Amino acid sequence: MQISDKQREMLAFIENFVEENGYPPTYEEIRAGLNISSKSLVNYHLDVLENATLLRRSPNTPRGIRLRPDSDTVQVPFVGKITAAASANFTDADKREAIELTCDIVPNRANLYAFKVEGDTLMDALVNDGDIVIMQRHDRAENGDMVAVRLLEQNATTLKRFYRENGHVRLQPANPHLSPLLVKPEAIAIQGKVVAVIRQVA
Amino acid sequence: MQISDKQREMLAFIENFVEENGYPPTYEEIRAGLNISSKSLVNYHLDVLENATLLRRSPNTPRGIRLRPDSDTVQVPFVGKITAAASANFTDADKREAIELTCDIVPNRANLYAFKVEGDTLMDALVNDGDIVIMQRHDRAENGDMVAVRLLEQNATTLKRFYRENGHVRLQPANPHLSPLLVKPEAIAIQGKVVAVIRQVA
DNA sequence: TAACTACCAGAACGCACGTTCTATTTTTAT
DNA sequence: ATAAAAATAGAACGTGCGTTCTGGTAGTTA
Repeated sequence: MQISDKQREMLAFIENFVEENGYPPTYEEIRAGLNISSKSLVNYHLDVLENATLLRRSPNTPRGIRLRPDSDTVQVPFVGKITAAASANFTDADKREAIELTCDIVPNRANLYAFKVEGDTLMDALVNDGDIVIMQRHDRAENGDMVAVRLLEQNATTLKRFYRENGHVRLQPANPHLSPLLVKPEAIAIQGKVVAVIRQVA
Repeated sequence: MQISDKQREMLAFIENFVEENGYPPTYEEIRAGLNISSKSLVNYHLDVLENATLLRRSPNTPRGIRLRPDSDTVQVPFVGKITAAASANFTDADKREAIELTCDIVPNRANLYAFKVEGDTLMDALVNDGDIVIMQRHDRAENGDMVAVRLLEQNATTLKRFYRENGHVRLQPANPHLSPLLVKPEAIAIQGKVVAVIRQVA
């Protein structure tokens, strides 16, 4: 289904109106706002938009236009601290609830969780004490992914770029001045992919 | 101004209704939804709520209830890149529009702007190429503030913590392993305070 | 007791606003 | 060129829904 420029403009006007006023516009308000000459023309364009499922209308109800809920924000739960001993404990004893993020920051919203970083053990990944790391659960990592890796022997977690090479795994720090770490595949456990890092400066 | 349980319940119902339908309820719908016996009673309670500035109504407009906009998200405009020559150019030639952020990330929303970092000149501040720095315009910096500082002689910008000491200014890197920079007050220009750093990992 | 306030009922009024109908113009396709 | 489809105009109809008025009751204070 194609929609015309006028219809796209109308959709934008309605979005804007709702944002501004808290309730949708009437046909007459749309008409005046877009310099359209007749109400029935507004109705005509709304028919098209509704047909294209870009909005829905409740019949016989003033201001009964409902826009498609446009993916606004995501609640990302905190699951603990990244320096916690053993496996990163998903039993959120000190549940700090969740952080709300826009899709400008996290594109796809599935399987997200957040870590609060404590200490400066992740400084080589340019991650500081207090930073928030947004992660996405994944069963396996692709080459080039930035992942949270648990080094089993040292019982420590780092953030590195992941490269599977012949016989071993190369963990590359974000800081290009530092040299990579070569480890055996059995010596590590992938915690998830790093989606974003957020630092709030006091 | 006190509000009763019924009124609080009514407010919650309206919020829910808007969330659900995309437009506010009519008096009749509120009446039915809360098992209230008459429309005028709904009007009575809405009078109270409006008087308490918990909502506003547009007169003579069906569904003309607008709830107080509960701090959701902020649009933070991009104003260029932080490695740009001369003063950080606020003439946004390559306007990348804006980034939308929740208040979980930026507490107060006034005078915010965003930089995209290019290059690795800010590595000592644990800021990488591609990171987004959220800033707040300020006329002057307080001791301990993380600020974007323009070093006039070197024509470069860095992110440091700002300390005014007797006769000079101490600029302290975020990375505690690095040593501070001592400069004359005239040799620098404060660009603004750093509010947050956001890194999106590909 | 009176008086005042918060809360409640119901009905009537009348404008706001969605709907529908008819008719004309412009654009696109063949 | 001709037909079909998309877009435009205007007006009339009828109902959805805010508003207002005139009543009422229960609890609180003096």
